[in-house]
Amino acid sequence: MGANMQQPEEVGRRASGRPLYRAIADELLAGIGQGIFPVGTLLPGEMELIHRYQSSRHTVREALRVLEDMGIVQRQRGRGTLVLSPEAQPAFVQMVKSPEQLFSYPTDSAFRVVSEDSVTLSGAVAQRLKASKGSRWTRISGPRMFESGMPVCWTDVYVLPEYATIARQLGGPNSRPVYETISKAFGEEVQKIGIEIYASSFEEERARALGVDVGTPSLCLCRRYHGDKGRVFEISVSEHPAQNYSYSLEFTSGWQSAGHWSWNK
Amino acid sequence: MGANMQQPEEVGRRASGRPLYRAIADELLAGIGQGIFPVGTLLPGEMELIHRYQSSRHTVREALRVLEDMGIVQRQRGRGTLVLSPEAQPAFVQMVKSPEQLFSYPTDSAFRVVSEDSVTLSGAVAQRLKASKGSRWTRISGPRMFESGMPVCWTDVYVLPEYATIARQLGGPNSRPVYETISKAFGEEVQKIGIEIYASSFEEERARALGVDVGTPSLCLCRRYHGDKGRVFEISVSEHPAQNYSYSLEFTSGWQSAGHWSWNK
DNA sequence: AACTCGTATTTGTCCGTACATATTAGCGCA
DNA sequence: TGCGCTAATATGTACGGACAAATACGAGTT
Repeated sequence: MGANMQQPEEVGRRASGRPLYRAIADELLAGIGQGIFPVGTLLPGEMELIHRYQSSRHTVREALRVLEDMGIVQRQRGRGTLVLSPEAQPAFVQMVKSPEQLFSYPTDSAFRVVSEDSVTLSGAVAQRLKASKGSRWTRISGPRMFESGMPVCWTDVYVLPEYATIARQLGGPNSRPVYETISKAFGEEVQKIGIEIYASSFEEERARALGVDVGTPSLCLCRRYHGDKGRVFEISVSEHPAQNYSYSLEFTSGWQSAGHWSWNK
Repeated sequence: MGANMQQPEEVGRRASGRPLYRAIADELLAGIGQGIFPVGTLLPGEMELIHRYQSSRHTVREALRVLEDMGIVQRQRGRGTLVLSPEAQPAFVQMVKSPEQLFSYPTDSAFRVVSEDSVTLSGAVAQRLKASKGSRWTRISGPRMFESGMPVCWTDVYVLPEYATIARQLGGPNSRPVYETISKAFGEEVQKIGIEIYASSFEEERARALGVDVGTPSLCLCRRYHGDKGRVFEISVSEHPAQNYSYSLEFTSGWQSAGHWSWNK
């Protein structure tokens, strides 16, 4: 078959308008879903697929790459194409270039430390922070305000007692996030961040500090920073007046990285 | 140059042991980082890269694919390769196996459709939904309750008028998400989901419907579903009583496609 | 100035080939 | 049986070509 003869039969094969490699990917996908290619087994080799679909290796590889990007198969040189999962693992992945974007604090706002004390968590607070009851933390509290005087939020930062000294480095107009300060000063490497979002309303003390009415709806964000071996080294709780603040996320259709599967290591 | 002559000089060019296409990708990446190819501009075309690196189109395309998988460039037929970001997007990545997990509606809860009407967005509502003022939508509204009778949320679902018929398929104990129903029925492929979270408090009508007090703090989630070419085909707004609901996210330090770039290890 | 249309450019799809490299299976041999 | 080597197999990398399709652009027209 000459290299220039692919068009006529080509058009015939992809009457649907879809690219051929995608059609092959779909058919393989269907086969995996129907159990024709069970999870844990190897897909037919490229050569056999070439025969089966009467196409080129390039096209077949393109189809297999689609499945690989979807996390459905894992390819390995010298071994073959392993079926990992019966169905697509559509992973909606939030792209966050840096943990800072999880805050998106306006840059023209300032955190003011009004108190720093050592606390032992009571049951209710511990449950809210998902920390163990009775554990000891250093709590740094204060409001964050725009330069204009408009309130951004009230923040309680809980850090491990050995990190209490960072309190002196906080505050001011363009201060860095606390986790970053700790990370640089003590060499903690942030491995995971858990965020919990919930609604509440302002109690009297904080309402007065931020200059809003008591009972104003509020949006609370509780962030837990995990360092080495998953140890939580910082928990921060921010309470925002509802009318000033909303939290946005964006998820793009992508696919879970196949590189995460460790079956081969 | 014959097709069988690539090996000798080939080995010479890739003395580092890494594939040629990766070396090209690395060089382009460095160029982007150094501002030689600024963000927002087009990368040199494939043909020029072929000349510059004296390689084949296949190899150049493989290199560009690496950058594309890393989210650094975006390719478009007839236009070129657009530089999106100056650096790798290392990142805190939220793993969500399926869009459903963005909801985490309890399975033992049911959505009940109480109204379905055609609306034209006023300015205020349009701003909240980030939709254009005056655009027309079909709105499907109703409460979601636990089987026990405890309220989960009130939901307003806005869909494009041509998708209005899906209202009949909604409701019931174990109904699927609306976006999924639309996706299957009309072939819409979800490409992006934007979520905005904010706090509010219940107005009288919804408070009565859910059986909570007026003024109860609430957590609102506004989800915008983008389909083909970024067109928004569904917007849903859920209002949850604060005491029953919180929203959790988890971010792990990693990269979007770790398996694709061994260049930095 | 705005609009239409044809052309040039650019990436997408698809075919062919060859050799490199990792893995596995099997064979021979101690 | 157990070890080491070889051959077969599979994917990875890289070269070549051609046509399809979407976009950008400019010439010409309205």
